[in-house]
Order: sequence, then structure tokens, then C-alpha cells
Amino acid sequence: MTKNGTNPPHNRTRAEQKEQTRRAIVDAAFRMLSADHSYANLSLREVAREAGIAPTSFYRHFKDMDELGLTLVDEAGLMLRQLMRQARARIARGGGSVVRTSVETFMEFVDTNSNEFRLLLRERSGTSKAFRSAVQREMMHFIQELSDYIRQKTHSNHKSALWEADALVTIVFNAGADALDLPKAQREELSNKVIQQLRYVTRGAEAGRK
Amino acid sequence: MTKNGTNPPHNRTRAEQKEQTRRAIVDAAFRMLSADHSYANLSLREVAREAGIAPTSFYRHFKDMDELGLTLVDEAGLMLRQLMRQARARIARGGGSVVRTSVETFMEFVDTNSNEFRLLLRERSGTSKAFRSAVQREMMHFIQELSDYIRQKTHSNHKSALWEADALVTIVFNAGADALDLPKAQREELSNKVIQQLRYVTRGAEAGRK
DNA sequence: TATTTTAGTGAACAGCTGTTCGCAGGAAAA
DNA sequence: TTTTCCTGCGAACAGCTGTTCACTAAAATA
Repeated sequence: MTKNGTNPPHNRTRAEQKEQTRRAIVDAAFRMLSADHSYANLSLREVAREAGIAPTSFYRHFKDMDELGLTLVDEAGLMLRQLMRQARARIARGGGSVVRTSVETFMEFVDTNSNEFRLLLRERSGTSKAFRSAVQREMMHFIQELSDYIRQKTHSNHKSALWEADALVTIVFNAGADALDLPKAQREELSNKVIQQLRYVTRGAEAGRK
Repeated sequence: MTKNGTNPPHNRTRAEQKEQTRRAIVDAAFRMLSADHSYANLSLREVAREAGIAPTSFYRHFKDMDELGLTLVDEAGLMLRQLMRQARARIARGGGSVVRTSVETFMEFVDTNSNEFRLLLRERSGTSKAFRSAVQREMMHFIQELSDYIRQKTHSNHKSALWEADALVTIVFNAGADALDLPKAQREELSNKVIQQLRYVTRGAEAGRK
């Protein structure tokens, strides 16, 4: 008998059942993240408990907490990038300021997926080199996509577009971190600050181009 | 008898001895920080062992690991600010570019005091609200001093100078984090990127002024 | 000198951790 | 049908954790 409440393995292929348990583990891990619980101090047993399986069953799906963690980082990074792509698509179909829309989209992600964002934020400077690299990689994708967008809009050269995108992402990401500890009321003020700071960067980069 | 190797308490006042042990604890804690050991997963017993005292003795000096941690954050923040003040003083006596000198000074801090920097970096997004606030406070001091400097140099208004300083510190701090995982060879390249990005910000902010 | 205060101690506690092991029982393969 | 494969399990292990307690001995105070 499975402790995992939903659907005993009757009439299900092994592959289906295995995938379902794997997802239960991943979802449980995400659910356990919060302002005062980081992935780093999350134990294998806690995850197993939340997922409704025995601690030992964990090993049937991941060899390590590290392996699970890297999965989470990938999923969170993907989630974020998809959201930003949608935002750019919306803008392309003619909707408002690029900077403002991007910032608002990002802040929405931070607000509605705080735990996923916290994961990226924390593991970026965590004690596992593998985690740090994984987050770095996600951010590099993020920066690259923005850089391409800038290059297409402004015809600036590779390096300067990349550096500009890098600065923009750094500022936005940092503001997201600040937003986590801010009451809703003060977040708009934060957004205004960020938008202004991003304008500094874009204007400064533009000035360098001509 | 004290396990703490140096100087048994003969011929010393209680206050002196207590202070010495307290320092031994603080220093031990700093020594234990590294790329793969954060303050968050540092145990009271590890600190005690490194300091050469019994675990129980810890409580004679700090009621918590939290209390010790906040002390470390204060010391690290102070250290950083003092260094940057020296750098500005050096610049005032007529030495080179403000931006370049500041960046190089900061990078030197990251290089020679990696563990102190890592403490600030990590606890800024850690699981303790008190820690996050403490780091935030240190960074605010840092930003404020830079903002004053900018205002004195450029006669810009309060808010824009503050926002500019905020963006500059964000970018530099972030680059410091990146530097930690980079081999020496690639750090100069990183410095060049940062310097360029800071110029974007200062130019952009200047453009907004006129 | 006699008394009180206090930094430091070792033993002991319950509670948690990751991981190994052998076993069950249903799914898949022969 | 018989055999093999594999997900999930409970028991058990050693090793770590924070914290309590009653004690010592030296310094400070009376």
C-alpha cells in the first residue's frame, strides 16, 4: 500500500505511477519553501513527510537532495523565462512601455511565485557550487534573451547589448529580493525606483552608442 | 581550567578574560565561514569546538547563534564601509578615476575578506528576518555615504542621487558575488564589465539632470 | 578573612538527521 | 503460468544537534 494518498497503483503502468510520485516529491519540496525555510535547510525526511512517502522511497527517484534541488532550480528558471517571454509578446502586440511592462511582469512573478523566486535568490549564493552554477545558467539565459531583444531594437553591438542586459537584470532581480520583505503598499514605490534606475542604464548605454 | 589554550585566567580581571573569550568565539565563527560553509548551517557546537571552549560556555556570551550572527554582520559591514571611506579619501587626495578606484577597492575587499563578504551576501536573503534587516541596514549606510558623495560632486537632488547610488551599489555588490566563483584571470574582465555598467548609470543619471 | 558572583565544565537528555538493509507485493517479461 | 523486475516500506544504525543541570574554582565584594 502506498502512503501517498492519491490513487493506489492499480490499473496504472509503472511509468505512470513513478512519474506521479516524482511529481509529488517535487511539488512537496516547493510547498515547503518559505520566507523562513530555505532549500538548504530542508531535510530529506521533511520532503518525504510532505510528499506522503517513506524517507527511504525518496531514493527511488533522486539519488540526493542535491539532485532534487537542481530539478527545482530548472523548473523555477523555466517558469520565470516563460513569463517574461509572454510579457515581451504582449508588448510586441502593442502594449505600453517595454521597461514598465517588464518590471511589472517580473514583480508579479515575485509576488505569486515567491518561493520559486526565493529558491533562485538563495541558491545563487548558497554553499553548493552546482546550485550556484545552475542559477547562474538560468540567469544567463534570461540575460541572453533580453540582450537579443535590445540588439534587435537598437542595433547596438554584441558586447554592449549584453552588458546592458546584464545590468538591467541585476537591478530588477535585486529589487525582487527587496520586494519580498516589503508590505504591498511600499512595492509601488519600489517599482518606480527600479523603473527610474533602468532608465539610467538604457539612457547611459544609448549615450555610449552615438 | 580553561580549554581555551591562550593564557589561563590568572592575573586577569574577569572583564578582560570575558572579552577575550568573546573575541575567540567571534573569530572562530568567521574562520569557519567559507565557500561551502555558510553561517546558516554553522552549529553552536562547531563554533565552540573551533573557539576551544565547551558548548555550554557559549551561553555565557551569547544567548543564541542569532545574537552571534548579528554581531558578525555588524563587524563585516563596518569593515567594508571603513575600506570604502579610505578609498574615497585616497581619491580626494588626487588619485585617479572615482569609479575605477571604488570598484577596485571593493573587489579587493571581496578577495581578501571573502568570508565576511559571503556572510553579507548570504544572510541578505537568508531565513532570518533579523539577519536580512541587519544586512539591509549595512547596505543602506553604504548607499547613503555614496549618495552624499554624489550629491556633493554633482549637485543633483536628494532622491535621484540616492537612486543612482542604490543602482551603483547593487551592480557592484552583485559583481562581487560573481567574482567569488571566478578564477583570478577572469576577474579583470569582470571589473571592466562593471566599470562600463557603472558608467551607463552615471551617464544616464546625468542625462536626467539637465 | 568570609561571602557572593560568575566563567567555564562534563554528563545527560530527547530529537532530529542521512543511509543501509531485507522484505513485500504488484507490474512486466518470459 | 512462472519468473524477473522494481517501487515502496519499516526497522535499525551511528552521528549530529540545542539545551538543562549541578558542579568547580577563581575573582570580586563585604
